Amino acid sequence: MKSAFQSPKSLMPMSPLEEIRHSCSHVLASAVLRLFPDAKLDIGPPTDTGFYYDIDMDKALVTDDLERIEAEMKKIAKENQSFRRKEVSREEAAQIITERGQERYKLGRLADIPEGEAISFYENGEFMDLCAGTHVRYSAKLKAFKLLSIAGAYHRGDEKNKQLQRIYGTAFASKDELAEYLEQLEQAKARDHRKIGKDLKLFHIDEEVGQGLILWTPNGSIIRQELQNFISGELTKQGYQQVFTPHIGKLELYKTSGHFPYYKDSQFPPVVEREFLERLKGEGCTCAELSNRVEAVSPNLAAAINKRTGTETITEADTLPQEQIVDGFMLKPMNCPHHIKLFDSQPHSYRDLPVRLAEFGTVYRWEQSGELSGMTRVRGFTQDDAHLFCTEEQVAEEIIGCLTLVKTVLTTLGMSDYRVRVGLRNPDSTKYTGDSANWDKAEQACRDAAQTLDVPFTEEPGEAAFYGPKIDFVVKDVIGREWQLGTVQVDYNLPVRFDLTYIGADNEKHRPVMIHRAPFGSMERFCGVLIEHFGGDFPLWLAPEQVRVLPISDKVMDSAEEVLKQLKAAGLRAGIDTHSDKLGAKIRRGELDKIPYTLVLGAKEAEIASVSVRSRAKGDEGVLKVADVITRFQNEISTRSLAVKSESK
RNA sequence: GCCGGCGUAGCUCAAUGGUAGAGCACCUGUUUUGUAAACAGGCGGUUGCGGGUUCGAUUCCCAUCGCCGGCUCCA
Repeated sequence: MKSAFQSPKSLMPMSPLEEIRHSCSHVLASAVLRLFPDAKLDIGPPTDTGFYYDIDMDKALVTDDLERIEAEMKKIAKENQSFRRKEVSREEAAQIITERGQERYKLGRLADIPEGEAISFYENGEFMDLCAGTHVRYSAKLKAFKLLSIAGAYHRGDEKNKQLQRIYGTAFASKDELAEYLEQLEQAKARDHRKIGKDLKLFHIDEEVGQGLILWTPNGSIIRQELQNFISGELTKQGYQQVFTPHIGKLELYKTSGHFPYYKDSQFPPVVEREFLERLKGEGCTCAELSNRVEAVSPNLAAAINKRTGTETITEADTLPQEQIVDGFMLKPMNCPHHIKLFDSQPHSYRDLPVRLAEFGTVYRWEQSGELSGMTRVRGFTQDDAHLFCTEEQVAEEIIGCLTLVKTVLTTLGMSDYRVRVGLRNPDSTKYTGDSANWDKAEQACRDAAQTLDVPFTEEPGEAAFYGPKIDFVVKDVIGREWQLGTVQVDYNLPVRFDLTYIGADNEKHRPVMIHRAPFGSMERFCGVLIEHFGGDFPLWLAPEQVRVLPISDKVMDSAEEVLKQLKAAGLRAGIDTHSDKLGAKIRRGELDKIPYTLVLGAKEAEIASVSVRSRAKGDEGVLKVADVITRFQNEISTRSLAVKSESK
């Protein structure tokens, strides 16, 4: 959470809309204090889409309270209070805060203001709040606002702190704009992949199978399979080799890679052999002991890793004697250790590099239950993963190759609304593995590669993986949440931890550099975002049912079945509507099912081996020979044309 | 995991402290249809699951599972 006081930008005047929203949050706070005088205020900034205020009070707010608070806000707006700025000394500020009984959070916020910076309050009516500003002059300017929701939010964004009640609202300069925004929110709901996924039967999540575990229906599987075929073709062109590896691996593998210690809380619990458990039971082993013995590293492994990394990566406290270690298996949280083992199963010459191992690899992560969401945040997902093993000199070119691949994917699908993030390490954190010289090299390589992208990017400290920096492609879903899709990560560290080598031209052993990359990221998340991107109107090559024959009456049913046969023989995913309905009803059904093309067939078309083509995008396109229609569709598919994407997008 | 809300038929939603209802979908029949909904009938629910209060609970209470919005997290 950024305090309004921490950012130097906040000293600049706000935009008119920000002023309105910021003022609304003050009016919100004043309304809350009128209704609940004991409320303790934290902060209330404007946001991209509105404003909020974080408030601490004993009573849990409910939706009905929002109406009361909003009514009180409207009263305050009508009172036409003026917003007045008042600059004070630090001591006076503390005094004002204390007099108003708001010391619980506001004194801390006051302490955040750097020495030498102005300390100001804004006063409207009986309300007064520590605030850098700026605000509208009169509360009557606030005539289009609405409270939207209540949520919990930790004080200062830290889950160790108390959770406050956050009231979200939105505000605009005019009622029309507000209404338009609310309408947009409604429309966004209609594009939500969870709704479309249900309507078009693309995927299913079943309570009994488990939360966050996607069951791909036949329809959804077609889309996924087409995407995989597409990317597989690109991989072949770019010199990748496809591999398959199992869904589990031994715990020790992940102790070596570092995944287990770094992310043990976000992994499915280890699988320990039944016989082992029986024996431990016989020994009277407690859960706590078992847990320690599962997590501990053997002295041999610790020594090996520490030797490779040249530092005390694994401390003595993390080890237990070999005979006490309980090994087991883990559902793989990443594919890299398996690919590393494949790479390392053979000696490599510098002439072999780069080695590019690709796999649609399914991984499992124990995401917190409250974080799960449709297909975009799940507990089991398949990455279109690959690991490149290359020489130091090849790194730059290989990263660029990966970025090109990501761009190809996004361009093919018409996805242009993304941002690029270069994730760097957070200098204050200790979660990273490896030495800082390698990190510097890797970070610079990412920056340089991002430069070549021709797309604006931001550098964000703290967004790196624990083993290396990365370049992420980030998109927003319909409700404005950001998701990382494609990613390219440079890794100097896992080759060290696994002691990977290749023989160089000098006949000496050298350390390869690894690049992790996934253009889609995860098939699940990507498909979720893709469903929303197309609003369910998939281009022909992706549509589960590409074309549907609509016989006008039962009299032409035989001819319709014949056309269907021809379409299927041509490799098209075709269906037929045999309902005893009028044409209008069949067309409507086709539209609701978002079929790219429907082929109307009546007596006159049947006579001349033709159909009347209706496209989802353009409607009636006239009568064409069946053979010509097939050629047209095949062409549209092979070029992965976006032509039938609905024009409203 | 935390805060708040929600859970009724395949889907969208009604209703009530007294044995649950509509539209769509599905099935059957009639209709044989020309570019976004023909008509009629039928099938369909232990109201998420488990307790409690009550003569009686789908409704009230508790617990649990799941979903939604947000927070935290995200290799």
